[in-house]
Amino acid sequence: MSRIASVLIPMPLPEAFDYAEPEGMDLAPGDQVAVPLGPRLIRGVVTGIRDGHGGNRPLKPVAERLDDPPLPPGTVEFVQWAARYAVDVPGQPLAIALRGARAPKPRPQRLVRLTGTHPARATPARAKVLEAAAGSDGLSAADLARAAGVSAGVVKGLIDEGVLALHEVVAEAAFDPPDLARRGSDLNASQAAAADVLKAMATEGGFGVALLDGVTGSGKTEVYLEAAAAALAADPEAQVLILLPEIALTQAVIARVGQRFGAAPGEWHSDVAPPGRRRVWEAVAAGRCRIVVGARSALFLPFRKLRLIVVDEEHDSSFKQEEGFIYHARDLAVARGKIEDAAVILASATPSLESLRNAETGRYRWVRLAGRHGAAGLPDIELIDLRETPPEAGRWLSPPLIAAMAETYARGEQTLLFLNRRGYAPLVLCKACGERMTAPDTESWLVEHRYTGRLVCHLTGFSMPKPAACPHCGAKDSLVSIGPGVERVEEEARALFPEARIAVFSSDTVFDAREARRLVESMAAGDIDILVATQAAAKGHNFPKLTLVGVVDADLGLRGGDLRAAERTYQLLAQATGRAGRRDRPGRALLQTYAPEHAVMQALKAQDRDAFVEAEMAEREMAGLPPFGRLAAVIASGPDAAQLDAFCRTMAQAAPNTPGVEVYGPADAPLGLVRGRRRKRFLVRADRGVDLSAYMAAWRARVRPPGAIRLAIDIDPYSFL
DNA sequence: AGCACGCCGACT
DNA sequence: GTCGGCGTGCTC
Repeated sequence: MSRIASVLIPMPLPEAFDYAEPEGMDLAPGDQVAVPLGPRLIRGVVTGIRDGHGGNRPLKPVAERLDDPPLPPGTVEFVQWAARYAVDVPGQPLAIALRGARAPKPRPQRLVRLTGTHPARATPARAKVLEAAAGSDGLSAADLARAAGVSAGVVKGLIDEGVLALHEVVAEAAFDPPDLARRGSDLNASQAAAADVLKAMATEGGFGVALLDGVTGSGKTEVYLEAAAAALAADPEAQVLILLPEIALTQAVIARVGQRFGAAPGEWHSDVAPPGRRRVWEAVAAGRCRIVVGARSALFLPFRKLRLIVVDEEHDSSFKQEEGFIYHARDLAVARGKIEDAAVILASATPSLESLRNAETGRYRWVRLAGRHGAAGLPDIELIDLRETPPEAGRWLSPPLIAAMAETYARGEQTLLFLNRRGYAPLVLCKACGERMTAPDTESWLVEHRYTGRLVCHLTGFSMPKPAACPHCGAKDSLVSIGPGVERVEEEARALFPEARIAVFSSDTVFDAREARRLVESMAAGDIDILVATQAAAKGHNFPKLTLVGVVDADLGLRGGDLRAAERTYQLLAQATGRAGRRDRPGRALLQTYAPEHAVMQALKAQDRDAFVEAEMAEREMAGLPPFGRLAAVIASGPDAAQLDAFCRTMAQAAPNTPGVEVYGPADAPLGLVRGRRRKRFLVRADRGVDLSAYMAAWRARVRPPGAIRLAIDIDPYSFL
């Protein structure tokens, strides 16, 4: 009986394709194969085997079974689950899961070794080389020359003569096993109690989710590392995944994980070059790499025996992938945990309302940490009412904040000025004609960057030199910069404190992990007096001399007015103000606001998270919004406005009628024009308990968008642009 | 994602 | 008259 293999291909195809299994290939689900697709061969993964033959349609045969590790069953199942959840084709998540497998192999090293033959002519230099080579187990030619203290020519001569031979070695990534005999940090009573609960979850086996909830500085990391240690100790094959939102934090935590287990964890984030990814991917698939610290896509690695997933800073919106395959890593982590029968720990000082709700209703174990760990009390938080004490015209720092900075500086302590806005000014307009500078074919404003002298679109990446004259009316020197970004606040701080050492921390000044570490170290060492930072620096670092945090524009996040504006602002500012005062020094945080009476500002000032959460939950419940209901968005985009409008009308007609589901739209998306494509949005609200993915898939199946129109479905949207 | 097929502008 | 622009559609 011949067999048919279903092969999933990492491309936007609607389903797995069937191929004939050649005699004797003996395929199994998870195998990586090469299959013909149109004129070329392509990598795919076998998802199923069944008896049969092509029937009326002759099937092409699988070309080859690849010599790469198969995807474990849990990974294949997760990929398929994720596609269904996100209402996307399975090839999309598969492409993420195979990214490490498709990366180029690490380049083999060419090492020299002795062949055993003796040189025809012995010289002192040659003797030194032979001695060095005998005492090593493989060096590159350059390293051997250096070790022997001779020139490279001597080594080359010996190679040419056949005394030394070159051989290629692919360095296998070490991924030393964790040293489980190591003791963790000393835990206080609250941490120890939390650790006991989590250790039990992580070792008992079986799926379960815990919300590890504790203020900044309460020592969450130590606690979840104990749970990780317990999981690794309970089973010699167990693997642990720690998901983190950003590289700035990743570096700090990677070091801590390395210290805790005496072995560097596998790293998986955008700074890891493709060959490094390949090594991690293969080591994870082989079970050699037992601890992975990574960004959201690490969730798609081929774990053999995943026992614990930690999502640190679980509320962080960077876990939401907004482009391509749209997913939220926190939600998918829970799903993967369920598939793998693993424990999941969601950790945060300011948990998402979704997770808090799940904890309140008992779906998640709610594990709370008390107080700050071995540290001073929480910072003193004050609101600065900008209506009463405004900055000077064209300035952004108010007199009370400047006074506090001066005091802090005089005491030799550090200030963090927080403004979640990159660049110099968010808007450039012509004072002659009123023209706002935007990217071509895009509605979003161009942001002025003074370091580079360019205007940059943060949405599309477009940039251009700042023109001397208005491109619209031609007026010279008429372009004015409106509003502040971190660069402009830095300029103002320099003018106020010319002697102070001032630095900017944003993704423009800190573009890789090394640079981030350098800046964090010099801040920790006290070499910086004033740090002006975006959210890139809002979290995860301990700066002992940082005693003042000034939030330049506390209202910034509230202006968008979307569903999560208040929640996000609370989380971000609680994180930012939590930076002030650790160790023995009391901290102070000043929030500049035009709306001091706003519930978010009042909650921050009172440091009363529960009151904020309660008020916000009540509002969401009234409106049936998350976490009491669910949302999905559809973005339709196309080059032709009339065609797009017509399609959106038929799409609206096609929306299935289902109790508990309401469809709103189509409306122009807030950014109605991006890269020359018009964009329209639908918003779907559903009661909890409605299978929203199924609803969206059914709707999607009822329409056939013309080729030029693209549909993106976003389950549980975070961005409303 | 590629790659091919298919209808409208500037060239030897 | 053609070479070629990339819009549209298909790949088991």
